[in-house]
Amino acid sequence: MASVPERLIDAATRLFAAKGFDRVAVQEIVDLAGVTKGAMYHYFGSKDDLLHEIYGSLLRMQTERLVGIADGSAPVAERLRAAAVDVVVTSVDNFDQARVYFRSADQLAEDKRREVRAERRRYHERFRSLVEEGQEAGVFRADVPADLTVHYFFGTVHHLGQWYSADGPLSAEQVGGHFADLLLGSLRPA
Amino acid sequence: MASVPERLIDAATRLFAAKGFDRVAVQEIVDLAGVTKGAMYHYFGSKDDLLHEIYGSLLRMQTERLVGIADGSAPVAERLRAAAVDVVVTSVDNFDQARVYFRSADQLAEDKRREVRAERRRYHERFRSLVEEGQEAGVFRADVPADLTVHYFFGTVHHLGQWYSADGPLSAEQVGGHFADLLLGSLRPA
Amino acid sequence: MASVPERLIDAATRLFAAKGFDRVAVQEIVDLAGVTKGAMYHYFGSKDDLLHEIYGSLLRMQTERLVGIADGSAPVAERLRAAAVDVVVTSVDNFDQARVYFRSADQLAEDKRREVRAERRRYHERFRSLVEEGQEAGVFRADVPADLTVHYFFGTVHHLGQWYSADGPLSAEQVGGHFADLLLGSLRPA
Amino acid sequence: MASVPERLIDAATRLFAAKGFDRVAVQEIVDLAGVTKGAMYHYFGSKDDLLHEIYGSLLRMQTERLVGIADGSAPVAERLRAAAVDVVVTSVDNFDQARVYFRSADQLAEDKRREVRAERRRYHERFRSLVEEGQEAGVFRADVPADLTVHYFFGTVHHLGQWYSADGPLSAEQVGGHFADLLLGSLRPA
DNA sequence: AATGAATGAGAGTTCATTCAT
DNA sequence: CATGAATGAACTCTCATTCAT
Repeated sequence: MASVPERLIDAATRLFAAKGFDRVAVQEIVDLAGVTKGAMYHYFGSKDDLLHEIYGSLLRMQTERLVGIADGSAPVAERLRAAAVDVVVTSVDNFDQARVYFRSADQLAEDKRREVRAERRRYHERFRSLVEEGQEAGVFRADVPADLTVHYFFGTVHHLGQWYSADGPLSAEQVGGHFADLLLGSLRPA
Repeated sequence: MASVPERLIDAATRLFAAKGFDRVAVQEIVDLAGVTKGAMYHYFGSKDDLLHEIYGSLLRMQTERLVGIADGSAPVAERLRAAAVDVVVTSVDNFDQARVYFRSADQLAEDKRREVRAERRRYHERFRSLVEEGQEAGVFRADVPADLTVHYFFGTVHHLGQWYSADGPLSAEQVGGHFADLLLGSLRPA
Repeated sequence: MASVPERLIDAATRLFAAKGFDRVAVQEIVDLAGVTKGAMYHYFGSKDDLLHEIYGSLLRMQTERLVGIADGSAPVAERLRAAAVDVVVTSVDNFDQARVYFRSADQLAEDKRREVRAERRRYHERFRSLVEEGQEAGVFRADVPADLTVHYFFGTVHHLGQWYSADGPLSAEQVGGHFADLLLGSLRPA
Repeated sequence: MASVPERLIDAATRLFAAKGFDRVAVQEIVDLAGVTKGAMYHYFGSKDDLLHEIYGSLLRMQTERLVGIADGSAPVAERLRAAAVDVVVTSVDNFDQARVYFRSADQLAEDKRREVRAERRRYHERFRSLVEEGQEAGVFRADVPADLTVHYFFGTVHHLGQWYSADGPLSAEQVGGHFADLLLGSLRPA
């Protein structure tokens, strides 16, 4: 059986994903994890801590993978495509974690919020610089600001949590592929 | 001075947009509106009612406009572009309402949630049928499911609430234009 | 159509009987009566007033009838029997009013409560004096205090509201007859 | 000093008996018990729970005792008399509990109400079968339905709460004895 | 390492009553 | 006569967190 902190993180992830941070009572989390409140407060300083822990790890993992992909030597279009597919696939593979992030990122207390924002900005900027690289190389259209393009695509990814279901007809790879197609398509020079 | 229900809706819209439905106390709303709780419950059955009222009106308005645009006689690409610009512009023009909708749509109690979903689906489907029309006419690529394209674009629109600011460098029309460019670009046949 | 005060009394009677005084909102009463709150407060000083009005009239009526019966010239056993049947029958004939009285008599504010108690005592005492008359005449057993006998029988009557139903197998007259049989039976000298 | 749940039950019993369930605020209960609201909701799910707990225990106790008495081997008239005395005596010995039961039994929410009704029916039926046993044996009059006789007697018992006082001239045993005399007397064959 | 009783502040909601019109 | 908007106090219940054990 998993360790107590792991069980707590798992329980919290599932509940936050399903109902949203503010709608989940600490009591529900510890019940689902099969421990008591005292145990939770032994390992985590607060309910906020739990939230922070949850998407901190996803966010760090995705950032690492993005860097690995973006720093590669393939043509920029291929790297952008791979990055786009990857963020979709890892979000779906860790769907509960991702949904928590998509819906509850703003509910952290100030200090942790800053931390998350900084990480998120790193991700955004690395992604944007890929777009810019393509624009400078002349393979992507340059009449739409790269920043806007990144917002455009990330909105799409964040929205996954609202409609995607593992039981649906499309696998994560298929959705990622289609979304990458649309992104690359929209960047073709006119 | 505006009527009491209007003042309540305004206050609730501002607060829900800023902090999220669950983080706003009824007391804050009535304080900002300058009335008492009793007055609020005279006009609205619950805090939920207030929420429902807020984005119900935006959603209905956007649906109406979409239908007006989509039923026109212009070429399908032009109609889709106009619809895309319109949803961005009306979301920004009613930004607080839109942000409430983007972040709190799921927090309604069951019965009202169904109502909102039905309306949202209507919007989604009218938009999708525009994409399909273009696919059938051969002016849009058909290798990406229309449904997915619509999710793709709406994610983008929903995400506006997370980064757009009226103080930023881009007007609603500019953002709408760029987003429409990207959407139309991504739909060009390969 | 009945007058406004009458409609209010009727509505209140029905609702108080069904749910108990404290569980009925003034709003429900005026809705059922088809008037507004202002109208109610025009005719009645308070919700308490309505309650008082309701069983005041039943109580007065039953007291009058008791006096009429008890002051007759028939043998005391016949008069007691008639009185016993009468209180059952009039309670069932005005069942909602009676139920309000049975369950909500104690919920009045102090001054009206005193008034009701005084009337109730009058009833109790006239009934008791009938029992005593029979005891002195030697036709009723005297080893049980008359006072206790009256409590005994009135408990029975008050309890009607908890189980009697007009849809049941027994008419008011039948129940009254049986109860009178039991009362008279219990008073037979040993 | 008694445990917190016990103190809460005691406080609630006293207050419900004196003022009726709906007229007692949770705040009053916890103040009288010397604890906070949070503590109360730690032990009891709701105000209703408290009510249920209070007369649940009395009702179960009385049912057990009734069964013990009724299943004995004494002549049926003696067993009925003992049962009648017992319900009066135990009601007076636990007078606050009994008064809560007599006046507030109907104020429970649906599910608990059903439970209480079932227990009450068990009591009623065991008592009725005693009456029927005597009727079949020919020692009790059979021209009054046994069911009605039971309602008749229980009305009497329920009414105790409205007039009996420990400071009065009669002990619980005396009242029980007189009531039993009246009941047995009324059942003598004509 | 872990318990779970207890806190205390605040949540949303209800409601009898008042009063300007 | 009658309206219905508005009040304000009280209501039941929730919950993250603490702390003695």
